[in-house]
Order: sequence, then structure tokens, then C-alpha cells
Amino acid sequence: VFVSGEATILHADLDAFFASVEQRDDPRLRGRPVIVGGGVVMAASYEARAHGVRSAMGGARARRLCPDAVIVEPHFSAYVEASRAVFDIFRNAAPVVEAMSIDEAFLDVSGLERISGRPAEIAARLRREVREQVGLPLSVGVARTKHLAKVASGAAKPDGLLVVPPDGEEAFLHPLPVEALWGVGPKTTEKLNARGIRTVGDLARRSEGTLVSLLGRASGRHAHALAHNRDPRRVERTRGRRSFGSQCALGRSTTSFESLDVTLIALVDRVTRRMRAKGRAGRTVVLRLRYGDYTRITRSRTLPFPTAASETVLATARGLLAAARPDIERRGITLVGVAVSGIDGAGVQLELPLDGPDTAALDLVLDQVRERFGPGAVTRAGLLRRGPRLAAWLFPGEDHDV
DNA sequence: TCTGGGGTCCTAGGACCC
DNA sequence: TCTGGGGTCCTAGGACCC
Repeated sequence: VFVSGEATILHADLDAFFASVEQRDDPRLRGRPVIVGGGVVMAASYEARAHGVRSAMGGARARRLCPDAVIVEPHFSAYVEASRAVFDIFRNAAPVVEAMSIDEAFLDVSGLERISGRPAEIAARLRREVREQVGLPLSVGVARTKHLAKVASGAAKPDGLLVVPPDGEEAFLHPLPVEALWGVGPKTTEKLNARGIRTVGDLARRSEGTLVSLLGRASGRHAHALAHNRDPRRVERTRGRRSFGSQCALGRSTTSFESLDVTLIALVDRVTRRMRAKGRAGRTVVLRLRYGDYTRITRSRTLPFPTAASETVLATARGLLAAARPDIERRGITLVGVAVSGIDGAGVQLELPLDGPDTAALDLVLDQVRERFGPGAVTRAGLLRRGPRLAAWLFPGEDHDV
């Protein structure tokens, strides 16, 4: 594996994204503390952050901290549109762009020097173009590894650019608190602090074995590697998502089991609609619940075949919900969510009733597949051979060892 | 701190297979 | 009947990220 010795990875991150879009679209909000989302803070402008407001904070607390804040409802379509425009600029600037979320991405600009200039110049241009063409502040970190670039963009905020030169990496990394590491959250920070490990430098002095026994195998190794500035991850093209989900918080008032079904139908419809729009199907239906005391559980069921059909997902989710009914009625319910995971690539969706095999419907689907992919694309024998689970479900009791 | 909505990855036990 | 060693898949929960 070729590992560049140059700082050619950019991490580009829009500042206070939702809040910045709101300030861009309403001049009255500029220069004022802005909070997006009333119940829970979804984004806070830097003016609001100066008062201690943070995202994911309860709305009541945020208003106490910053009584002058303007609270606006989110405008998701505006955010999606702004994000598209920004990513167009990213893709214009670098051959490999890896989207991390709606508002941040890694860019690999190695080998572009003669065409586009040095990484720091590309980063500066990126910031200028996003500001001029989309009207939003962008911070960029430039470094030799993804992790350093990510931490650097955070340190550059707001509206800044920070390059970590290869010979300044340890000096940059070691004084940072452990929670500055990407992947070290509140729980891990607490465990580490309890052991007197407060900075990345402290972390680097502990052995991998010590960290593994403290944090578990993957987290321990990860923390150890990052503290020693080892991060071989390359910037890769954004992968397809691995699950589709939707959830709905219900508030504190008691909810009847019957009205829960209405919510469930809407959630399943949203999820499967999005899956069909992307041409994806998945095998595992996950029901997410949060009881009245805010404890969470998940219940899941894996189907023998991938689907994006509303009826199939709904029937499965209903089954999971029915099993939880006694608990829901005893403890109350404050959130319902549905997700479909185990996404099987594009693939073919078989939309069949759950209550038993329907070979006529199957033949119809197979005809459509042949029409699209050619007459030899699928045969029943091939189906049996390649999808034993599906075959067992479609033709129970038959010999599937074809 | 009285808690949205969308995701990712890891761990661990049990069933099952060869 | 007790027991190896290697593996996959499913389910549930937890930590983390934006």
C-alpha cells in the first residue's frame, strides 16, 4: 500500500450547517444567536454556542442559557439543496470524495499539484467557492491522514483552514484531550479519565493490551493506533448505505396501542418508499421502542429474502410490535422506529404475500427479470440453488438440494 | 441534561453446520 | 455419552457520529 508522506487529505466540514443555512436565507438572523429545532437543538449558530448552547441539548436548557436566541424550525429541503451544491464543488475539486454526512466529506487531492496547486491552495479555493457560490462558511483540515485532517478541521472552526504538516503531527496531537479523538465519546472518556488518562499523550504511553482490556478489542486497538498517529485508512468513494430507518418521538402523553399502529404504517411507508426510490432491498426489519422511562430496546426479525415491499415490512414490524404489547401497556411508550437493514445491493425485489408461497406471483416476477436481464437470467433451478432460504420458504417440504 | 432523527460499527451468546 | 475445532447467521444491546 502506498502511503503518501505528504499532507494531501482534506476534511471539509460546513460550520453549524443548519443554522448557517437559516442565517443565509433570512438576513434578520445574521449575527444573532440561532437555534434550529425547538424540542432538541439540532444546530446552534456560533453566536448561540458562545452562550454554551450545543446540539442535541434539550430546548428548555438551551433557552435558559441563551434567552435571546431565535428558534427556527428546520427546513430540510433547503439543507439538502445546499448540501448538493457544496458536494458538486467538492467533486469538481478532487477525484475521490468520501461523504461522511450531509455536511462533511474527505477529499484526496494527491497528484493534483500541477493541475490545481498544493493541498493548502486547493483547500483555500474550496472555502472561497463554497462561500461565493453557496453562501456558507466551510472549515477545512489538511493532513497526511484522515484522522488528523478530521481533528484539524475541528480545530480550524469556525470558518478556518488548518494544515498539519507531516513534521508537526505529534506536537499537534499529543496535547489534545482524549475526547478530541474521532471515535472517543463520553463513555470512553470517562473510563480513560478514571485511569488518569486525560490527553492523547497520556494515551500514547499506555500499551495496546492495557487499552484493549479497558475498552474492548476494537476500541482499545483503535484508541492505541490513533494515539500513536497510525491511521492507514484511505479516502474511498462513498459506499451505499447499509440500512434505511425512520423514527418518531411520541411525547409524554399516553398513547393507545391502536394509534401506535397508525404511526407504524406511516414509518414503514416512509422507509420502504425511500428504499424503492433507491432501488434497494433489505432482509432485516428492526423495530425500535423507547418506553415511558426512556429506556430503549430493539426487536428484529430477518426474512428469508430481501424486500422493499410495504406489506412485507409492515407485517413483520406488526409482529414485533404485538410481541412488545404487554411491555408497552405497562411502561408507556415515547418513541417508535422502524428500520430495514441487511441491504442486499440493487438486486431483485420479490413482492409476495407473507402468508405462504404464491408461485404464480413468483413466475410473474421471474418473467420481469428475464425481460430485463435476458432469458437465461433466472430459472427456478437457479433460484433454488442460489437462494436456499428463499426456496425453503417458497416451497416448504420440497427437496431443495437441486 | 428530561432527551430528534438519521446513521455506523462492535460485542456476545446461542443455534446450527461440518 | 462426552468431547474438538472451525465456521456462519441471527438477535440484542451499546458506543459513537452528525
